[in-house]
Amino acid sequence: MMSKVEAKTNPAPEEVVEIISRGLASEAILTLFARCRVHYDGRAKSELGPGDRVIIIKPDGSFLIHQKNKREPVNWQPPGSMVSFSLEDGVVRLRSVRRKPKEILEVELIETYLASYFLAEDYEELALTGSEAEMAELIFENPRLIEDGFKPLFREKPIRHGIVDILGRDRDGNLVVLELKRRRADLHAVSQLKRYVDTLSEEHGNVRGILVAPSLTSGARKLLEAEGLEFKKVKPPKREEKKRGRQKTLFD
Amino acid sequence: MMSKVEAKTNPAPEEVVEIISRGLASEAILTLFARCRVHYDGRAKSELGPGDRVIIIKPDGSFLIHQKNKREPVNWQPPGSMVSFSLEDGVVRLRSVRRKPKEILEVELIETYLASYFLAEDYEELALTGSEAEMAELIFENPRLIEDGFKPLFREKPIRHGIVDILGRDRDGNLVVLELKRRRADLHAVSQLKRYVDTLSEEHGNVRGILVAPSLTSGARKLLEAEGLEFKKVKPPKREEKKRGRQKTLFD
DNA sequence: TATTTTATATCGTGC
DNA sequence: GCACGATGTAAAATA
Repeated sequence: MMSKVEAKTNPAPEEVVEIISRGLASEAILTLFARCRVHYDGRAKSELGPGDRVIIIKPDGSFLIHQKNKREPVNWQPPGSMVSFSLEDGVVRLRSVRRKPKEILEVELIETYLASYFLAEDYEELALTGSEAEMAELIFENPRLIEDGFKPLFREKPIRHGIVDILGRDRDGNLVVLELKRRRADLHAVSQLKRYVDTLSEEHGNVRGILVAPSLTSGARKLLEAEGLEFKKVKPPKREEKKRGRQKTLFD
Repeated sequence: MMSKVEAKTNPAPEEVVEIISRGLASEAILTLFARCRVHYDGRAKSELGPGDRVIIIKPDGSFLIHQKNKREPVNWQPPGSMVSFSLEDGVVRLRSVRRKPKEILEVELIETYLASYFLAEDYEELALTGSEAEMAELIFENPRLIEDGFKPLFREKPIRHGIVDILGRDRDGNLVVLELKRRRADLHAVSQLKRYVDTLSEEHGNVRGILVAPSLTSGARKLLEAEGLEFKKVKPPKREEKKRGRQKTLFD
């Protein structure tokens, strides 16, 4: 039986290949510390010269190459990519291919400082609160947060050019479009709202547009006023009872 | 002198703390394989129950918690965050704090399968080609790609509501706004272009708007036509001589 | 599969 | 620090 974790420091190329091979076969998370070169070609194309990086290959095909700074991997491949490897003249090469769009990632391991795998067991999903979806729920529960007499009618309503967050009517029966943003709203948010209002105005008279967000950028406020649109300050709620990620059980 | 890499499998809590301590002190990349719980509160709020994850803490404060699937970390903290740790009753806790916006990430290590650090040396930056910036260069070099007689005048030109990618004139002297997209353009891109055209139309007559991209979504094409805007097919070039990331040298 | 939109988006640039 | 827009954005929801 395989152990849950295996790690070899300063492994020989043959040992690197051995650990990669066992890790891939067993649906483990592979982690390498290595000096390497990276070549990528696909939607764009990049080269990365020799340096020390952390390489992670997940059982779903996700492939991450991390430098010592930043939250983002310097190179990567998304889930569903197919990984392979080779050992020639003492050099280990990793190759990950994504089918559509066609993208290839190649890593040349110059020197490997650590090769490891981790048979991770994880049945929990993230339970997150404070999302835009929860803002929408809040407004449906308490429409007065927008204004007295506001009646929400549709959520995620497709119209000709796009999908409206919330569509409703005000106390005078006017159609009202709400565009929700969980964070400070910018010019893009205003343009989006205007697109919805313009589209609906073609078939309905006097359509109001309200941007619902915790705050506005200076430019967004200017454009909003210039376009005759409105703003209502609402913060995304952090619920006590978090929306739970679906919990997988042994009986799934 | 510290070694470049250190890794201990199934370490005792005291050994975990020892490695974390040395790793943080030496600007190393810390990597843990552990069964853990995670709590996050900041722009949003989340809980993650017990499970096996890969935890990476970088010298710039970036903090990543990866499950066995997906390209994205399930929880994280961006660069600049401050990390601390504690050992109480045999339980190791990690805490990362971001100042603005105020965000706190806490990890409770239930069981640690591997604790490691990696003194990564890396002086290379990614050299990437095929970006929108290179599309813009291409158009300035060869304006006929847009149309005969097109004269590009400004790049990244601030106007009242936003920043135009390329502003120029056609052979008849009409103002022309180009909005560039390196990939298939969507509704959002059309709205952006329309905002620029609307803004400039207030002060200039007959402003043309051209969306420049390798392709359009069906919805984008419909909206573009409805708004009287134009499309020109251009793919981002992959240059032979890549734009090189600034190379740091010993003499920087 | 294609489209649309959100995101604890992150990141870079300019003011 | 804020504002603005790109990203090999990724991921989710939907048709």
